[in-house]
Amino acid sequence: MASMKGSMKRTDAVTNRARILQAALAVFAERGLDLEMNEVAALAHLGVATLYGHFAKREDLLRAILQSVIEDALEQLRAAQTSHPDDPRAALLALVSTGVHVQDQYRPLSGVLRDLRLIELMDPSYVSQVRMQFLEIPKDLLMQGMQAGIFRQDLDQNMAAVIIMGAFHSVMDLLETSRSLDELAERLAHSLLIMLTGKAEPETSW
Amino acid sequence: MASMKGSMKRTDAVTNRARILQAALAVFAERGLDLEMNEVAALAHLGVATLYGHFAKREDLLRAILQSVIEDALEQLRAAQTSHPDDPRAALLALVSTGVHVQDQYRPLSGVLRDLRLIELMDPSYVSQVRMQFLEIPKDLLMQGMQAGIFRQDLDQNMAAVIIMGAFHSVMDLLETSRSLDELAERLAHSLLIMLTGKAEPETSW
Amino acid sequence: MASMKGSMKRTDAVTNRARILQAALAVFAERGLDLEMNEVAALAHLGVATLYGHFAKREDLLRAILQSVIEDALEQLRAAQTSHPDDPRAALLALVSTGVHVQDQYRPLSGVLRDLRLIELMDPSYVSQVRMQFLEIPKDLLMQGMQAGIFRQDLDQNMAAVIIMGAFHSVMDLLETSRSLDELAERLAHSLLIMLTGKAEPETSW
Amino acid sequence: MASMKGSMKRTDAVTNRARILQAALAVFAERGLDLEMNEVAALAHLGVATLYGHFAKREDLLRAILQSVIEDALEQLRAAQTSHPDDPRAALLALVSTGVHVQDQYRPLSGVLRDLRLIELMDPSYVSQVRMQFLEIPKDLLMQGMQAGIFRQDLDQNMAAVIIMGAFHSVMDLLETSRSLDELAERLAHSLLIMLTGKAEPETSW
DNA sequence: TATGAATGAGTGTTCATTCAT
DNA sequence: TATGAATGAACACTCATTCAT
Repeated sequence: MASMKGSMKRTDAVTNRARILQAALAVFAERGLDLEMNEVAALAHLGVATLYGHFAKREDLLRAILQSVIEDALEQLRAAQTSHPDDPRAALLALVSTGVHVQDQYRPLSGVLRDLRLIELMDPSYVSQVRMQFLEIPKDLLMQGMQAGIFRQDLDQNMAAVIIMGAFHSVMDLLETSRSLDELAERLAHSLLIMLTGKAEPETSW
Repeated sequence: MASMKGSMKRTDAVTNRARILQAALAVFAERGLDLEMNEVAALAHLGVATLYGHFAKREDLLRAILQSVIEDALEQLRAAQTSHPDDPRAALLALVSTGVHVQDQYRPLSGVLRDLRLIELMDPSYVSQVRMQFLEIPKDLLMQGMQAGIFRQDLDQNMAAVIIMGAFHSVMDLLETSRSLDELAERLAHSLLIMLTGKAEPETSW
Repeated sequence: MASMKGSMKRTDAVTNRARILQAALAVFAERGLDLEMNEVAALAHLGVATLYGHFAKREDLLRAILQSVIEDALEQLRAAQTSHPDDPRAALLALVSTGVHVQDQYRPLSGVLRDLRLIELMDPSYVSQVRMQFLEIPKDLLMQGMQAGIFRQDLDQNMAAVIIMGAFHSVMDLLETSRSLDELAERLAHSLLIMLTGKAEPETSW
Repeated sequence: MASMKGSMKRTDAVTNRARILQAALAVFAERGLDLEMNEVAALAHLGVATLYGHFAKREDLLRAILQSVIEDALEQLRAAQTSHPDDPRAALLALVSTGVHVQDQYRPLSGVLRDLRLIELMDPSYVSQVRMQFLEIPKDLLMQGMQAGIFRQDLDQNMAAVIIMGAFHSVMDLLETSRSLDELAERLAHSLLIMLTGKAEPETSW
């Protein structure tokens, strides 16, 4: 065991911090806020104390993970939303696809963002700000689509945004009924499109 | 100390089981699967060992709570959905209102239903069956509405159901922007109605 | 191991609390403030968690021990000091003997009372109050002896008290040179008597 | 970071050893035997590993500190005691003043010299030898004073020495009642003088 | 049956010590 | 040689579970 580790020792501290975060992310993806330091350390092939060299308290690591997850999720979603500035339909498709993948990647995230323990970790105002940032993404999309005359004009953007984001969460329940995440996303996007445009969409093949 | 409690002791085991479940439910509503036996016992004004008289393992209590929560949630939602058999619009309004209240009442539920620990507690097939049962409710509503010609005909019922259920979860993010849960529900119902019917709805006062 | 303990299990909580304190006292007598919970538990033949049932934090146990030690020490010394109300010489002898035995019994005490960690445990005002209570004992003795005309009249009672108490601490260095604690005490008492009375004392046999 | 320190690096190992000891002394003055290597290193503006270059084990550093403290204390006390070879009164005053200052400077010392952990660090014979060396100092003073006919003739030198040394330790309890360490020392010296000479001393101004 | 004290396995955290640079 | 990141053994503390009453 010592020899196994010996070969990859004394990697740069920066590298190790990344390793820790990467491992922590993997554990978080399974355990959420119940993540254990031991498990992270083991997964990172590092001693426990090494974790504490980078994150003084378990809570600090949790905070770091959460920020990382949140930032990554926001970025992915924003990128998708802005990927087709002139085509709201395509943008929605991209957003939904990304939303579903983010949901799959960070399964506990949507629950954690509503967990009471979160406000013991993060500033409450930060939490609600984050929630709003998530909502802003579909809202921006809606705004563009409505201005472009593609989405119906009588949408309550806040509610529509909530409906879109909520769908990412719940649609995972149908994963078993689809061949893949991507097919699921496509079906969801299609349905959302119908509901947002108010018109029938060109048929696809399911 | 025994005398103090004596008055309310020797109540039927049935009563105590109910007391335990009631207390456990309250704790579950705050802590979710992280509920502690001590806390439940304290809230039930019972000794810890008494809990173990009724539930041999913590997991058994968790299972019982989950079943209770799930059954209650399903019943509430079903009751709402069937409350207006001839008026899909009213039924949707009732469903959304109930959905939002259930979400508020059992906050951790939607996260828990996607928690990996759940399959260590319950039969995996039971879990996916439960998810389907939840989805059946809006699906039934959709079916009725579509047959009645009120909802648009081109809806993918599964997807629309997922969209509705997901909205219950996400809409809580907007609680701060509403005066009350009920107003929130109304706004959400209105938006869903627009999207499901494909037509503008008669204006309400916001 | 289970059977060994089984016979003496379920002793009353009161008994166990006493057992814990007794064990903790023994450990304190060796390790002072560095006492370890494991060691106390082992010595008390109890599980660690049992300790925490009686003392929520290690610091609480430390506080309890300190109070117990201090009270006991004060009581022993006071009892000695008041044991011969009409004979200051005999009272001094008793006080010195007791002082030396207390010193031996609670070796770390005199160091602990000057340890900076103490003020993280106890109210600083309590600590200085305790110090004064210790000094009051020889001071009372001095007062009586001076009023009785047996001790010299030009003593600074505070300083003389400090000198007496300090001697208890330092005289342990001479333990190797004496046959017993009692002989040591006698020799010390004799010397103090000479110095406090200003006269030669009737010879004893060394 | 290396460049910042670079200016004062590559100083002789001798210099660094001194830096470490100086820092360790400061930490010892606050924490006694509980001193932490990290804290010493930080105070010395050196890396931890550098400490281990000079002291292979924490215990070695502790030993070095103890020796240093003990030597320094002994030297200071001896210097005071021999400062007035022809005037035992003045010598006592000097000794007391120094004793009190040493006590203040190395607060944990008197406790440490009676700590059981000490014999895990030092040769037990060394420890008792040290204790005797401390006692020799007031003993020498007493001998001179008795030979000079200034101190009373019926003193047990060992006991008187113990009384003097013990007073240094205990008198710190009265620090709050004095304006300064020096005033405290003067008052103590006065009292000791009275008791050792058997006569009243010329009044001083308190 | 009901109880709460007792328990040990486990979890977070610290610290002396090592090691690659 | 000097360094600070890395480490595991050790320690405080928690919690599901048991047991004597």
